[in-house]
Amino acid sequence: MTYWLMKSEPEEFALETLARRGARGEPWNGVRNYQARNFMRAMRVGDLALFYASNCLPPGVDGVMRVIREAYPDPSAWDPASPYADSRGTPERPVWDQVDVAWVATFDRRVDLGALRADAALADMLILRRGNRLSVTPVAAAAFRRICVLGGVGALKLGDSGREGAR
DNA sequence: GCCAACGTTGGC
DNA sequence: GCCAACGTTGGC
Repeated sequence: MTYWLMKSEPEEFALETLARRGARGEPWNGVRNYQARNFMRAMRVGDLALFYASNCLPPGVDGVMRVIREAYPDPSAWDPASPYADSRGTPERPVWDQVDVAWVATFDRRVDLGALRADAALADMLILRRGNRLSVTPVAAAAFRRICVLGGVGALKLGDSGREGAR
């Protein structure tokens, strides 16, 4: 299993909204960066991802999601009404992908950027690199677990939260 | 709102 | 293929 971090502006889409979707989950659409897209293509059903709230005060990790459907074309790319419309992608030749994610856990409180930076065990996180702007990044297993602990969600609770993804 | 850092575009 | 200009991201 691989662990991930995915950014969202909570005014656009908050973890709370994902929680209300329940098992149906939600497509993670609008990714328009090749590197981020390629990370999404590497995601497998059952992978866990941190939900990172960006462009808000304070930015930070709100909880955990699970990948419930692997990468498939993102139709918002060829929807002229979508803010993510991008002429590079067409239904015949899709360029951009989305995955479906479902809510797993919401932290007791947001693990904010300051807390992430203050923790030596997290120093290698891509998100903490200067100038980092990637909206989808892999996260080391140890860092993932550490952030869950900081958020008050232990491994047990994660394991209990739903069908554990086969691997 | 500012601005540094980055990815993308497009002229050459 | 270089690289300057531009648009976007996202913390502050």
